[in-house]
Amino acid sequence: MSESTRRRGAAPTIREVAAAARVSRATVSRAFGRPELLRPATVAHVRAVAAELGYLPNAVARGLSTGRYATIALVVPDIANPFFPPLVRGAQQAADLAGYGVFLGDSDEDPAREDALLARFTGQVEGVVLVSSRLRAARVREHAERRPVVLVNRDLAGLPRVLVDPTRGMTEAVDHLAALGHRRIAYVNGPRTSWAHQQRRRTLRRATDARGLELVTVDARRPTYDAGIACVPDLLAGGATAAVAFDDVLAQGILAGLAEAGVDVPGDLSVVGCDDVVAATTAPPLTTVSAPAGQAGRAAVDLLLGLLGNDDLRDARYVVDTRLVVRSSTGPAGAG
Amino acid sequence: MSESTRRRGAAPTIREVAAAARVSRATVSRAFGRPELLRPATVAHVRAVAAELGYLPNAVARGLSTGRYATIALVVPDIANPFFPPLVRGAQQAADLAGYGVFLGDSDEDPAREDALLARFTGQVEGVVLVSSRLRAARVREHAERRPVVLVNRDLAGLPRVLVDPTRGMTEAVDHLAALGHRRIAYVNGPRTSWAHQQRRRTLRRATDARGLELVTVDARRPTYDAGIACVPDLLAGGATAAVAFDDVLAQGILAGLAEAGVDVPGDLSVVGCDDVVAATTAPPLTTVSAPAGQAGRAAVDLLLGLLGNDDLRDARYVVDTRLVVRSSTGPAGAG
DNA sequence: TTGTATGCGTTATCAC
DNA sequence: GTGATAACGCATACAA
Repeated sequence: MSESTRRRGAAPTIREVAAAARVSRATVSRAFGRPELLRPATVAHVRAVAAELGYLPNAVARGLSTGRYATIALVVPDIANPFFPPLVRGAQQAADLAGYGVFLGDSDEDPAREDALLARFTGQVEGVVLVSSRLRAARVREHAERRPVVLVNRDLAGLPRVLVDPTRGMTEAVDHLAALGHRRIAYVNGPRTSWAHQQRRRTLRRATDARGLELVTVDARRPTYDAGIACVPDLLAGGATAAVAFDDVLAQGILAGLAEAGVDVPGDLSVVGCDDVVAATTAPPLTTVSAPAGQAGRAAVDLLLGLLGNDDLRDARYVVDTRLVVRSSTGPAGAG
Repeated sequence: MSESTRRRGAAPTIREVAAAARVSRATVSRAFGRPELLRPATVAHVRAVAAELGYLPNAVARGLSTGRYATIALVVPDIANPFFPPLVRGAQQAADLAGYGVFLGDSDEDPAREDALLARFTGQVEGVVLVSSRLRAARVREHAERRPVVLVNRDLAGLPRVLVDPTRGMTEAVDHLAALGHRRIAYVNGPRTSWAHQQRRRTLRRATDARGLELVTVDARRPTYDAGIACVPDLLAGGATAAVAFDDVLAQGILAGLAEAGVDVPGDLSVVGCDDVVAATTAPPLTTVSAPAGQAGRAAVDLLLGLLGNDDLRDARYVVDTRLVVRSSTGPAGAG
């Protein structure tokens, strides 16, 4: 390779490979992108030279030229919330398998930051997976107009979406509690703008109504461990014998708060979580509604990639099911 | 705006804005990138037109032209391991603050996948934060030669790195256990190729030696909850009265395995974790060595961005300290 | 089968 | 201050 075409420090470009291999730049390009158009010997030669130079096609330049960036964005409200890492992992695996890179955005549960992240990613990614969006519907639709968007745990007609359906798991939970003799059940709220929260509450309402059980509501300010501890006085004041929490983290906080208050679980009060992300590790092990987050992440990316491949999936609705996992935080009513 | 220059469906380009605002492309570019070179009235005019058209500068084209992509890569072994989400969150925040986008890579603890991810990101990002790399040193250096790399929890001379130093926390743990009368302590291994593991074991060795305590080692195949449960028989066979686990997840599994085996904690055996990521939520609450993962993530990104800004930080070594958090999984030796 | 020329959307250089 | 124009690295019609 001649020093005239080889700049040191920088990564080699297609031009330098072309010079070294004594072919045109187009041939080098084809050797990587469309080898079937070239004579096998040419492909081999070019690739050998490229390898020796340490050449790798520049994804940015390729994207600019083709319009295919081979990247997607994944925006979540809070990566530190244990529901999301498995989902992110699933999404990342699916994207990786298809040769796509993943931009990660953490909105910190803040709609304005979510909006800003989405704007930043525009024009830099082929599409976005928007998880548990806190944006209002109209704004989500505006973003979806600019490029393909797949929603997770947000149900907007006309937009492809992956939904974790709490119906089965929640209904099983109510049956389980009813069978244990509970007549008055408390639901501890999640974020008001969360689709998951709304679904869970609604499902719970239906199931309790259908069985003639009472349902009371307790507020938690955020779905955090500390908020779970903090809501325990309200919970106890409600007079319920069983509590269903918006998610496992909240439930875990509730368990801690109850232990501190000297309330026995499940003797005095039964507790049910949701998501099954930490459930096996609590004390007592938490009865919870299990949700396959990894599967949801993979499904969302597959849906998005299908969308990019021109499949008509505009109104696709991929539903993943839930079920109750009974552990030791639930027991007979009034056993304490 | 004339329909001739306005293509529907696609995002507007600088060319269309220029036409609509009756200025040159260069002027539009300056209105966004270097407004101080323009008359304020021009800036305002161009920006108004751009806003009306919904124009946003294309980050990819800009990157190609300037060589500054405004993106970094963040590669972790397993996003589902609770040590990493806070780190990722911190890194993401710091990057976001500087206007950088973050590519996330999950290597699934597999060196080959880590290598492939790194290769993919090359030429697409300005630099990479490589967390708990499982790659051999030479390979890491090769990657670092191609573009700036900041290591987290890997100590390679000549490369900028952020290290969570277990010395203080681990030493405090040994002091704590010694004060409780423990003479024989078990360490439950982490991944052999993990720098964190090596450091923790070494520190533990030094501290126990210095105090004339015995140290035995127990193998766990992976730092997982299940592996923690599985290693309990070995742990019990070792005859130690206290166990220090590589990390909290492992410790949590050990707690579960011990409970199942009818071993009282801390009555029969004391358990210490590491990282303090789930520690407050275990039963009993886990005594652990706390590590500020979020701070490490932020520091790594700041270091990387400094590197890109030409600061001479090639051999920087940013150390974050640990300390022991005493909860309820440790108690007097032989109290059971 | 391979080479030539052009464009992707932007910024930078150099005029004016 | 602002405009024309050449890169940036690659892919792809079109030619040969």
